[in-house]
Amino acid sequence: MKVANVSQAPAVKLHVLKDACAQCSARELCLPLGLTDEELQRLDDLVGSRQKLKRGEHLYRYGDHFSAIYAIKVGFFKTDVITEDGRDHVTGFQMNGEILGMDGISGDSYTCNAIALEDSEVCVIPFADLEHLSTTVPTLQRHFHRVMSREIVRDHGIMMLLGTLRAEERLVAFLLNLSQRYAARGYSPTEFHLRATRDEIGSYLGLKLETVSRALSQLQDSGLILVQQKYIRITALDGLKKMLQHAQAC
Amino acid sequence: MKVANVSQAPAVKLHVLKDACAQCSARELCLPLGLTDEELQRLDDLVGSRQKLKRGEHLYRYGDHFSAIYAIKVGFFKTDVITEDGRDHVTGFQMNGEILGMDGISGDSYTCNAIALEDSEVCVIPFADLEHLSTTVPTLQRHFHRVMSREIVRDHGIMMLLGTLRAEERLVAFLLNLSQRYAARGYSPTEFHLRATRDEIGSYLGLKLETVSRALSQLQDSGLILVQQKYIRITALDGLKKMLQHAQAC
DNA sequence: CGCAGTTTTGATTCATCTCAATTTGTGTGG
DNA sequence: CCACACAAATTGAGATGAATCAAAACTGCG
Repeated sequence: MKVANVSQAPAVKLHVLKDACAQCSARELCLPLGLTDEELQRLDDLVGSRQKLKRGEHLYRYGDHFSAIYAIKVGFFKTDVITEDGRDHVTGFQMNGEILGMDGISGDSYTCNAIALEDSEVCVIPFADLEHLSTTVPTLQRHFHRVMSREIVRDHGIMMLLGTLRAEERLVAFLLNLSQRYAARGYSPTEFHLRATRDEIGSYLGLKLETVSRALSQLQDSGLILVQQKYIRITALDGLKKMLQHAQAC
Repeated sequence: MKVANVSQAPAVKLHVLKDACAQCSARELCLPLGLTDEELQRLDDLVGSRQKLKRGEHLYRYGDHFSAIYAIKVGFFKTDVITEDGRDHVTGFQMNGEILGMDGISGDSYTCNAIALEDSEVCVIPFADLEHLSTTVPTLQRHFHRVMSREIVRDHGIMMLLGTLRAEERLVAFLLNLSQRYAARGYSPTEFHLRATRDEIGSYLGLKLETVSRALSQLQDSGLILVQQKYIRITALDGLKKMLQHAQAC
């Protein structure tokens, strides 16, 4: 069931513009980085619509026809892939200012599911338009390439994590990554709510949910963090970082 | 009438053109897919040079300034990332017709090492030129985006593998992947040489080299494959595929 | 031919999974 | 607003798959 809560219409453009790219709080993290006002304006025009999603709703599903990428304005998503035999694996968590849907470019259909983990809003960026516009706005083209490349680099980091770290270390890496991303958005780097369940985190980290729970308890017992369900408070950021430095060194 | 008239090309170009994109055996897999002859010619001009590497040599290293991506003409590579404390992790194996270096786009320097596992040759594609050319050749732009996207999708597959499969299943997935890629290049899908050591394969799959060796032996004992050091012969392709279907189902 | 690096194989240990029971939290409807 | 049902999280005990440690066999190269 695809949600089509799409704000639309040329006639309504004016008030749409009001919270469009030019003023979006995510603009430093999203596509438009470094554009001139005029270029930004053209990007505004490009972004066809906004779309709101309630918690649990799919932004797109595996196999859906690809025609757009999405910039998250507000909210939190997960992407996962599912195999024939029903196993699934979370490939990432995305937050505001990040781009979703680039997996769909290669085969004209999405290769994973994107699901909102809280009420969210995204900008719909028709991909054909983006490609077209980027032929005349070099800055945009370059930035888009960087965004895609960053996704590749990030995935390499996760592969590394999955391939070489032990359970507790994976959790630490995960928490530090969230911390850093929240910090980049002006939120507290030491205090946040996990939007994902233990099961989803486990899937992402290649662990069972019980192992995630145990690892969190261990970190709490070590005095590094404070856990209250989904609420996390990092009480020793340096301590966490040290855990990754010395990982496996011993 | 595939190749642009050679007699029109500048004198120096002649010998370069001979093994350039227009006639490269990798052209279907590389960037130029679907270009017109004239566009292909312009891509030929774009590819600044070829570069040969002996086994064990680095194509680029972590931290090197990024200015080009590379199309593998012949050979076999691995990419790996290394952490401060010395652990390393193989993030991929690349063969002819595939692109290396896209990890460098995001930060203007490469984020991993690319190392030839056999004597190899690559085409150097200056990235600024590629971006520039792709503004006037939409087919090229689109194809490049597909190539990057495919890399992302592939990485998701590996994350899935690392997160959900057991040792033997990972090996099977790895062998099937190689098989399929060799098949796509017109080589035998059931008979090939591993270019990587057990240690490198293990790093890629998140396993220790002993485990890789054991898993290979097990698969051989099951009559699915034949192993002689680096030489692999798949004797029951369907059997291997079934192993992945039923993975974890039981 | 011999040496170094690679691979195979075995015995043991250890981390994570699995199974299971309990607690805590959340949302719904009376 | 409370009670109930259901989902999520914690914790424990035992099973298991992969890591580790160790030794032997094989390969290729000088």
